[in-house]
Formats: sequence, C-alpha cells, structure tokens
Amino acid sequence: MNKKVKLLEMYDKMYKHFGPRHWWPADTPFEVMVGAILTQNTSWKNVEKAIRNLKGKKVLNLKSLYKLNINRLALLIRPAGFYNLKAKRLKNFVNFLFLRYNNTKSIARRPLALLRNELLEVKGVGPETADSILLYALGKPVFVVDAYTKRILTNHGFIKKDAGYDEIQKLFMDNLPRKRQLFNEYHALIVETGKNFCRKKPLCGICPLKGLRPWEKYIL
DNA sequence: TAGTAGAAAGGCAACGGTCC
DNA sequence: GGACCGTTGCCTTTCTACTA
Repeated sequence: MNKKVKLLEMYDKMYKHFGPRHWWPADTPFEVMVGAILTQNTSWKNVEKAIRNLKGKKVLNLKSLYKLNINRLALLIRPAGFYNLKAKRLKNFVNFLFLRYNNTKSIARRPLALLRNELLEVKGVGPETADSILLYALGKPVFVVDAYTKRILTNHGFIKKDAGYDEIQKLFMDNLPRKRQLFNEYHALIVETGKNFCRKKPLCGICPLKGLRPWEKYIL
C-alpha cells in the first residue's frame, strides 16, 4: 500500500465521520487573513470575539486597519489573547499588504512560491500562518500543517516525533493531488479529529481513525 | 460547586554550544 | 571571533480538567 492510498484512506475515514467542514468561516479573504494571525495559539472561539469587535467598529477592512492606531487595535482584539503581540503582528501584515499590494486581489495573482516567501518575511508570520492565508484566503493549493496534523500522524506512527513542518507538508503535497479543495477539506477534518479525538489524552477507542496503521514503521 | 493549574491551532528573541 | 543551529523563555487570555 503506498503513501497516497494511505493518506486518502485517512481522509475518507474522517470525511465519513464529520462530513464537509466548509472552512474557513469568514465573509471575505481579508477576514481570513486577519483570523489566521489572531488564531495563533488561541482557540477559534476567542478569535471570533475579536473579529466581532473589529466588525462592530467597522474596521475589518485593509484601509481601516492600516489607519487604525495600534493601541486601539490591541484593545479590540483583546479577547483573542496575546493582544499586544498580535496587534504588532497584525499591523506588520496589514502594512505589508497595503503598501505592497493595496488589496487582496492583487496579492492573489502572485505565484505561490514567491508569495509564500514574501509572507514569511513579514515579522509575526510563520509557516502555518502563511500557508493558512495562501490556502484559505487566496485559494492557493498548499497544505497547512498544524499541531493537530503532527499529533495525529505521530500517534498513528506515520512520522517521527521530530519531523519538521516542511517534511510533513511535503508528505501531503507529494502524495495527494494538488487540489485546493482537497487540501482545504483535509486540513479542516484533521482539526476536527484533533480537537475531538486525538487530544493530548487521545480517545482512540471512539476515534474515526481507529485502526489506521502506517504502511511501514515510519512513512517519514 | 468553586477554585486552581495547566494547556492551547505560534512566533520571536536571547542564549549557549559547536564548528570553521 | 563570527556564523549557524538548537533550546528555552516569554507573550496573554480563555477554557477545561482536576481537586477539595
């Protein structure tokens, strides 16, 4: 059994259990980008509160956030935690987007590899945040790796504990069809599985991935 | 039931060790 | 001595699990 078959088997098991997830929950690509930064090390529930605050003040758009005072921004995103730090990171990203591209349509036309490097140069944007923006906001076919992905693959013996972000991403991108919709749905299903079953104390007995075994000791 | 400790979907900066 | 790499602490709020 090859890696592609195994990864698709894993996808099927999760999809049958959860069904389509319709990710990312946002009204605009810009909202996705803001959410991707706010959700760093924070549960989505808290991010939603911060997003509501920004919407309530009618500043959840590029121009308004560019003009908004950083201290005021910090107060609005307070429910998302790390608010001073995230205000700085959000400002860095908004400045990058406004000054270099002016809007989300222009940035979407950039080639994937170039754009990813540009995003990673923005202080406060790491691989997971950059890939979330690329996939969910800009519709680029890139696989998002997060802590849940790593935990699930480790628990099932697909990867070693010390496997890095790029290694794990390559595993998916080299063995699955490079389709935005597939990567989108796959990541969303992993998040659901990680949140509900593959926790720090895993609920293996009732997990949709129960019985899933790697094709060899380690895929990576 | 109330209080408390620890974890949580990340990334940065500082520090120490190693190598050239 | 400088470059590079890995490790560790820190940021801050909320929620959950555990304990009394």
